Amino acid sequence: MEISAKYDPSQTEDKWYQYWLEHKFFHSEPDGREPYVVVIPPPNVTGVLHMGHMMNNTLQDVLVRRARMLGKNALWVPGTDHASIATEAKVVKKLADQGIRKRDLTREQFLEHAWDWTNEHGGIILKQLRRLGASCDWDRTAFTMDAPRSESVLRVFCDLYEKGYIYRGLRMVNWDPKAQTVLSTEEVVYREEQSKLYYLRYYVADADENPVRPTGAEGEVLHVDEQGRYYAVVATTRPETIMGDTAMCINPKDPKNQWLRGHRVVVPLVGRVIPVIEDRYVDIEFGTGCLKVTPAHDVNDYNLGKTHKLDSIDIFNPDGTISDQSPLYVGLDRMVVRKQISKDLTAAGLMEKVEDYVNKVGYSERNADTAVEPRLCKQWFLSMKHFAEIALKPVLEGDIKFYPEKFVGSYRQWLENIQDWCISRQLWWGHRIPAYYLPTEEGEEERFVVAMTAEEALEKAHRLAGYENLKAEELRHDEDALDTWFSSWLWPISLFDGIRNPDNAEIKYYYPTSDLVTAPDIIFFWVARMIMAGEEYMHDVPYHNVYFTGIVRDKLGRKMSKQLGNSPDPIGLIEKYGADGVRLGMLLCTSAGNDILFDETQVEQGRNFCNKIWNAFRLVKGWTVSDVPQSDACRVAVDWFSAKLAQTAAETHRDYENFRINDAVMNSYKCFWDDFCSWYLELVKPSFVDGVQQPLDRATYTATIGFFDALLRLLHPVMPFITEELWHALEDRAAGETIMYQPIPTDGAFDAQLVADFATACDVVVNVRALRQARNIAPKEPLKLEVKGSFPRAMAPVVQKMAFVSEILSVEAFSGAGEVFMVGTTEFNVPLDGMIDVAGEIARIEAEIQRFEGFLRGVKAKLSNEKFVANAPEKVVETERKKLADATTKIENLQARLAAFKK
RNA sequence: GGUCCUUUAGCUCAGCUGGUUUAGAGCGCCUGCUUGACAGGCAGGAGGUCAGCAGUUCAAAUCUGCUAAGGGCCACCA
Repeated sequence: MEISAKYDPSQTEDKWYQYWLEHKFFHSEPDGREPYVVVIPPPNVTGVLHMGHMMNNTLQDVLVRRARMLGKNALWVPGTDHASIATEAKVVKKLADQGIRKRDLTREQFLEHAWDWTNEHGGIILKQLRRLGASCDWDRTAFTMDAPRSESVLRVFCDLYEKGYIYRGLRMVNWDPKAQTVLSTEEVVYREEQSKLYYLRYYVADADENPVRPTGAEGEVLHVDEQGRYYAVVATTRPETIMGDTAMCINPKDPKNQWLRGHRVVVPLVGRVIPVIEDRYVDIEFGTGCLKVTPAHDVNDYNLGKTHKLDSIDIFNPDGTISDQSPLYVGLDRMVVRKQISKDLTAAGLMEKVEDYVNKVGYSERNADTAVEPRLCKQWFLSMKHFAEIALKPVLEGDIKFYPEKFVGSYRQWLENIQDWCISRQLWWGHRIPAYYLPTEEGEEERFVVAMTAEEALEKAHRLAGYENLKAEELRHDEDALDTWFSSWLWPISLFDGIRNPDNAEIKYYYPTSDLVTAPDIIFFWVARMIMAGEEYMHDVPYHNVYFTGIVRDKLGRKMSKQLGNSPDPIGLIEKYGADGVRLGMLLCTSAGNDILFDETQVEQGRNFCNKIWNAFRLVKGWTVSDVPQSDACRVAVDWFSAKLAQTAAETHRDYENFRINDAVMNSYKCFWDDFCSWYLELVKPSFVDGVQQPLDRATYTATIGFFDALLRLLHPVMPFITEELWHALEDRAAGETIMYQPIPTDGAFDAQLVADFATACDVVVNVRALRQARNIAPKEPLKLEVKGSFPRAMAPVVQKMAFVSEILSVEAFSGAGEVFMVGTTEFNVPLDGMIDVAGEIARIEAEIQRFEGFLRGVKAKLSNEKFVANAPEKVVETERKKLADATTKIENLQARLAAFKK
């Protein structure tokens, strides 16, 4: 059968993936083997695959496939995340496109739309992962909002409430006016922005709002206008919040503002009279040293407000427009008002000046175009002190290892300065908070019960004094949903039903999981919190190793983004280059924690490698075998390659164990391409005589098939499709067999001397080849080789075949003129009658001598240093002595040749 | 502001506990190659005072300090 000269992935990928699925090769059940478990970082249920997922999931698949081949019971659990904010936003937008407003829908109606959307778009990303070859146990596909996971979340909420870790509190929180929900501090990202610093006039007033005429003292800075009225100047980046001002604050130690002490000032435009308060919080150096205090809209101002018992005026509606609490601009958006009020202040003569200013503005991590607003509201919190303590220990003590280790530092820093976690969100798409409010009297503090169901809540309520006869409909279920991460943090436990059923066989077998592969940007959101949940509910770590990938960037180092259009379509790449090619290309440019600069040429390299493997297979399959005796070249080649393969297997095994995955991949890549193809196959390849290919002996053929088999196994975790295809094509396989469950080579024992001798022979070959090229001697013109000095004779067939050398003679002295080169201290001569460029040779030799003499000087300097000889370990001194002897020999050789030429 | 990291060939990066013939790889580049596997290939080659300075040491790309450039994370400076 004719085999195509090019590997065509489309002929193999789908076929084998179906085969794997049909035979349930990805499925795992607890058994007597050692488990190896990875849980997928669940992608957003309605998301689509991007390069980051490709990277991340390729790595996971490599780890899982390798574990399987090491004989472990490997399980990779897939699933998706409901991603409450992101998904709800998408649904809201889709409805808006249809002319439906969320607020016109009931919660139930909205959720119906959301589930429709989820069912329609959900899981596309998991389908895409199959194209990549991901060996997930699809039978176990989970969703953070499916029934078992949802129940687990509610149970944990109730439990943590019972334990006293969950509380409800009025706090200054981060409000996203677009999504109209609070966010946790972790969900706010700060961006530096070019903005303005506005200097506003706050006229000084007495109780009757009449102008005050203070007396200035030394160092005081008094502002006075044309009418002789005194005013203070306040610098602010947010003039639109002045309607919420309830005080002005100065530092009591600020000499230039002493004159304001005890006075009152008038809020510009608004006309409200507010007190001047004093607090050391105010930075004397900043602006004018006068701070406007808006307790409802700034965390620091809120704290000042508490200390100084100020009023708080909330001038914003939840959507970021001005509320009716403000006397001005009611209904306008805060950003519109900022522009307008600036004009109005200027027109009213209340704007002292405007300066350019760079400051940091918080945005929702999920929504880059709407600034987060600090807002005072009542929310649910998880008290974090206890969790920080239990999560820090395993990482510091090494029960969990981070790759790279540097992330331990930021992990620690975050935990040591942790804030309570705001876990409620004003969203419908998510796990509804299992709290039920009891009817209370006007002005009375809110009362609630926390329970798994409304029925249970009612029972609990009946046990409370005064609520014995409460009716079900009088209980008001909390409207809010939980933060998405409040379900993700249970993932390694809830996937095995460990919350509801802590003693079940699966959780006992699969927990703790083995390795986690994830991006460093969710170290706090997810990695840390899983450790907390694991310690709290399983009293054990959730995983032992965390491998942090970098961010995939383009080759210029820019983040991949839709706007830049620099993000390739992963499925398009797979179609163009094949999944194996894409996988290899990605892996070659990875190292833990470093960003990945993605370049399509890397994927091309992956594709080319597939082609190389494919063609090596074509070569081997094209051979005829007969009972001819094994040639010396073949025997040496087989012995050498089995050693080389063992060495590579040991090295890649070690690299994988240390999560040096790119090194492991590169090592196997080079073993196949350089060692196997360029040296081994070329060495054993039968020649053509009169256009007829000679047969190969059986021993070499069998060994070659064995090597090929081993190499395919070595490469399988990286390139699952082509290796499965060729493994089946290599030999007859029984029905239902797969390379997936063959052992991956890990052997360590090999003959190091043999490998070194072969390397010497290769060195000789390279020299002869270079000489041919330099002298324009055809590759097939046989040459003689003379050797003066030691040379591993067993390697003679290698040199003969690979360098096309007819004979290798050991000599005392070289015969006549020729080209001489050295490998180690051994000299080799290729006799070349009448082809020697004497002047050129002399120049070359002299340059060589100079180089070695320079080297020798360094070595001699070391050895003549008494301290070196006295202090350095004997082994090191010995090496230096050997260097000295070798270099001396080399120089002597060169000088002898030089003398011969000059004769 | 605090803290952590990075700087080695044109590019991306190894170099693990200081010592192994005066630094390695992949890609790119240059030169040569049309007939039995593969031009998505083969063979050969060029290219680096290891960011700078100072120190520790018998010995520094490797350890320490400072400087410079770049990056990450954290933090309430209006």
